[in-house]
Amino acid sequence: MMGHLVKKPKVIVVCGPTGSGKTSLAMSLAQKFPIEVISADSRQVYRLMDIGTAKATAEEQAAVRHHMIDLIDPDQEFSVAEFVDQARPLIGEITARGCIPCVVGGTGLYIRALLGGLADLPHGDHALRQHLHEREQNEGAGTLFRELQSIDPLAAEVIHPHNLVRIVRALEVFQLTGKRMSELKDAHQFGQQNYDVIKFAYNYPREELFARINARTLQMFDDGLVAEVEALVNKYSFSLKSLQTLGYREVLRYLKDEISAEQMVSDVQKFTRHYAKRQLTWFRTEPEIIWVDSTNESGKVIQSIDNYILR
RNA sequence: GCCCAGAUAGCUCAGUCGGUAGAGCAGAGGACUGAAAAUCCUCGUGUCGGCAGUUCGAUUCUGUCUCUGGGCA
Repeated sequence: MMGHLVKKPKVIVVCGPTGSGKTSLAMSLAQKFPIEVISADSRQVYRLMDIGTAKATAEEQAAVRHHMIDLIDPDQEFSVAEFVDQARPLIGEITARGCIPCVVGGTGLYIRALLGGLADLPHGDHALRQHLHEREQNEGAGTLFRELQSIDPLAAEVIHPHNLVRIVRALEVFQLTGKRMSELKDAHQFGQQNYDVIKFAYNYPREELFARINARTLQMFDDGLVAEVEALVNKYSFSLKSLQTLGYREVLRYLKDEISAEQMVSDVQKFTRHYAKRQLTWFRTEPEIIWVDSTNESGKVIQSIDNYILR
């Protein structure tokens, strides 16, 4: 009954584009504050995918407790719903230990869903998706979009006719629930406000970010990215879905002899730059982010957190 | 030195039977609710290598120069 007086758990968020230094910022925060890290990264959940996903090192993980890393094998599937189901209870547990959860990661959707909750939508249905894709194949391009227009015109207005992944999802939701996705979604809007959140994100000048990305990519290859992918291919197969990940995908093409080593490296750099750009687009619309211009500004971050802890 | 082929957007190139030009990539911006490192959308003015000639008009034809490939010496 006095719910409005109960203090919401505090949560620190460190987000931003890949290669911007989220992990090292978290490590330096850990020296000042009693934090535990909740990784918000759709690829670091996979075991055996370490180098290409830029996981925190063993030493870093020994120094600061990390969660949501190495949860599943590379032949298993994952989703934002599973992330939320597993990560949400951690916030309470960490808080109960007298620590502050620090969400660190670049998967914007995971962070938004962790903090704001997910709409009441059904889980993905692999067989149904495959069936829908086959229909699009057999009955011709545009079939699924036309179907979406008739069953959920509002969704069809905001989903581009070429965006099959979204079209399939909207049809899937309707078939599984009998309700339109547009309505289920609009009622939600990530509206839960269960936490007292402070968010940081790095935003370097573009040139500097890209230089960091290019250099880090080279470092990944030095650290043995190709061997990491070879091991996965040997243990599983070339068709592993988790290998359709930026970085892994390009090494796969190299191992299949489709591209040269040089091409592989520059492709990984290029696609990582593209990815970072998409992340920035996402985080720009995220409310209340404290943007940090450079790694020299960790003092400013610590100052903000000091004030935040007292409020 | 001679012969041939090039020189057009940041890069690779297309094209203009003479009326100042457009693709791919790069780059920029955007969307995003159980696949999210995925998926998808939008954005193209540049002395058309320099100079001269022909022409109402030249990036386009002619000459010449410069540069870059390749070949012959």
